[in-house]
Amino acid sequence: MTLLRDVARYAGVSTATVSRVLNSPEKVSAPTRAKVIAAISKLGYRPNRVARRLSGRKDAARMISLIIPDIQNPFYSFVARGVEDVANQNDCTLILGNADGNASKEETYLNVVRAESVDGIIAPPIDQSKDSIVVRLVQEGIPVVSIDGPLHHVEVDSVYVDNMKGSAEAVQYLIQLGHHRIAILCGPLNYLGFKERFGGYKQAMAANQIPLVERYLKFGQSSQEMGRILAEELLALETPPTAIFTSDNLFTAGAMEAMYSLGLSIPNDVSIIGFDDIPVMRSYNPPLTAVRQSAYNLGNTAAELLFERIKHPGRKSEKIILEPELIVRDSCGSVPENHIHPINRDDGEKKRRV
Amino acid sequence: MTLLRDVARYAGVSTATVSRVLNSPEKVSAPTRAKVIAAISKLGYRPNRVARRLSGRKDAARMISLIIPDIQNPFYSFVARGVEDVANQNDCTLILGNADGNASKEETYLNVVRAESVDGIIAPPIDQSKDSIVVRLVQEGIPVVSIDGPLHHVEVDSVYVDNMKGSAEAVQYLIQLGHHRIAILCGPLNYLGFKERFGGYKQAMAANQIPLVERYLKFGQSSQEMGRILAEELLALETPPTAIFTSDNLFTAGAMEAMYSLGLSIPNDVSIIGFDDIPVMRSYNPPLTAVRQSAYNLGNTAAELLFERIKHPGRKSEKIILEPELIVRDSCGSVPENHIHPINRDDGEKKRRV
DNA sequence: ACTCAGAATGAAAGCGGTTACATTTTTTCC
DNA sequence: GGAAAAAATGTAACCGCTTTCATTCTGAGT
Repeated sequence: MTLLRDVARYAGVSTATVSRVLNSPEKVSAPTRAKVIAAISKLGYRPNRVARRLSGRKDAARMISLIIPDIQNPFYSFVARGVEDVANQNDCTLILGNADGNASKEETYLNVVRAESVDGIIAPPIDQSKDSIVVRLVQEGIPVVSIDGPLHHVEVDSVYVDNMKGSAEAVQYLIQLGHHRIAILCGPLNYLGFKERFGGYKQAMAANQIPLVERYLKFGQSSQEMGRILAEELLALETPPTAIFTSDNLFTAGAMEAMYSLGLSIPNDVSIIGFDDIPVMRSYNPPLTAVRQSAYNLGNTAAELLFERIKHPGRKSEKIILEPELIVRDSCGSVPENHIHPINRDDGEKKRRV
Repeated sequence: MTLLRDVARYAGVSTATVSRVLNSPEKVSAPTRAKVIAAISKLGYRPNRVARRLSGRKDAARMISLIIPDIQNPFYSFVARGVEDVANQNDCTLILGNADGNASKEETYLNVVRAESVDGIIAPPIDQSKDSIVVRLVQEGIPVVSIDGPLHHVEVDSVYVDNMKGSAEAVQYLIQLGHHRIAILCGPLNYLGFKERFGGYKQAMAANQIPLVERYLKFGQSSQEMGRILAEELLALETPPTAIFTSDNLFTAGAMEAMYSLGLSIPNDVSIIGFDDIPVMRSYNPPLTAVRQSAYNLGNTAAELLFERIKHPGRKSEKIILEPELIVRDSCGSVPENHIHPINRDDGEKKRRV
């Protein structure tokens, strides 16, 4: 490894000068600058980032961190890519942490990245309390942008999707198709995003004077497996729903699984609409109608906001709300007249996948 | 931020002593150790990782890097999670880089992480040449584990799936069902994994004396979009294939899309088998038959191998080959007698998604 | 030609830890 | 009890770079 001092020796200048051509070239005379640059390329010198970060220089850390629930969830892998691309453009490395929606794991992560003295952090506000670690970080002056929801008690940049609106639109769409028995498969309400999506559902139902039916409201940890289980429960009801709204892509996948295994045809037997449109939903049969929240965009925007803040620590914090978009494909239909659910037909035949 | 010297002052010892209780507690007498530990927890001290890394201590960097083609590809997001979990257990942060299968971008990344003096690197060998940067890193003594294929010209730990075997099995399965007109949708052959999967295809065909038909061999950059396009081309042929083998999950998704939009029924009209089983394939209609390569496992194993090497730099390098597994679901059927492809039926009716 | 401001450069002190080496304390053992 | 070995602790150098401050070099102004 060639060091800065090697370059200095080779170019016949002091280390300070080399450092200057690296950081503020205008302070070095043209001839010496040229000499140094030549030496750098001749020796293939690359500054050690660790040393750089340690030695202060507030904007040279070139490292940001992204904390997400789970990279295996396609939604977050798209967010991650959006962040990474911007980071990359800024010659910045990305530290990734999976917090599993677990506040203590998130805390651990945030402590670690603080110990890494990263330039900034992008994280969802799992813990909304006044003394959450995120809040502390902001107070310490570390640039933070919150995704997937706003953070209270403190001024912070944030970018998130209008969950309420998106899910209200989805449910409204179902209602317009004639559905009343609309079920929701929803993630845990202590997670803000899900709470809002549930809120949108309630709002649309209320706006159409459709009373909420307890047994059509299913909650559980977000996973494909759980989606399948909850959907199966729903579809096994005496009077099953005629449409299901799934609150994220994993639940959607699980519900699709359940429907196939019960031999139900979409949208003839049941309609399904999902929150969180991901590319693979075009491959479902039928292709899925879903509310799109551009995950890549979310990550991208968050990262840009973060770099803005890193460059201008004093700037006023900003909240960017991304509009969700209803992507209509083929998974929702009208309610059949005198709708009788096939799995409750007289012959009682139930198809099951073996 | 409390510093090590604050702790030292508070405990009434030197900084060296504090550092020792952190790094080699057995070298400190029990009473002082207790004092120091008390001070640490009292002051909430957390060592600065950057300083630690800079000051040498070869095993204290606690940072590894994962370079993958694209985190948006579910396969890699599972790999990433597998790596991250192990990293996390080792109190280690993970730097993520998306190289997009682009050798120069990969090189950039590798240079960056070297400049970060990470403990180790997990990366696929994009550039198989003798003087690729990966090879140089290994020669410099940086722990590297290669995933997704072996690296030549140098001794290095690696873990990868037996692509050849997996795809041969898949194709063999189709052949046993009676298929002869078997097409392959394959990623670029300069990428080792795809080359091997194509190899497996050829092997199975040859083993059954089925000649290769040029027009059933489709290649392209791996993406869902490309998968759809290539599958549409395939299915528009005069004599279309009766089965398609897709070489990764994106192609599989694209092919499913194409089949739906062409109004084809699976497996009655075409059979499809994929390489790369991911959870969402259970949600396809019909659920997909595919070769599973446990991506999470791959990441997990690679990370464990990496930490082994970090702890024992001298150990002999290891190659772990993961066995793929054929997961049979409902997307493959036998060839219809006198098979006529529906989109070439006399009535010429072609369903198209609008 | 002579000052003096301003530009260019260098010397050296950090950044926050680790560790080789020196020093002090304790233990061991005759 | 005292010398020697071992254990505990402290001092200070170092990791590789940045930056303040001092110093030297330029060139403008008179």
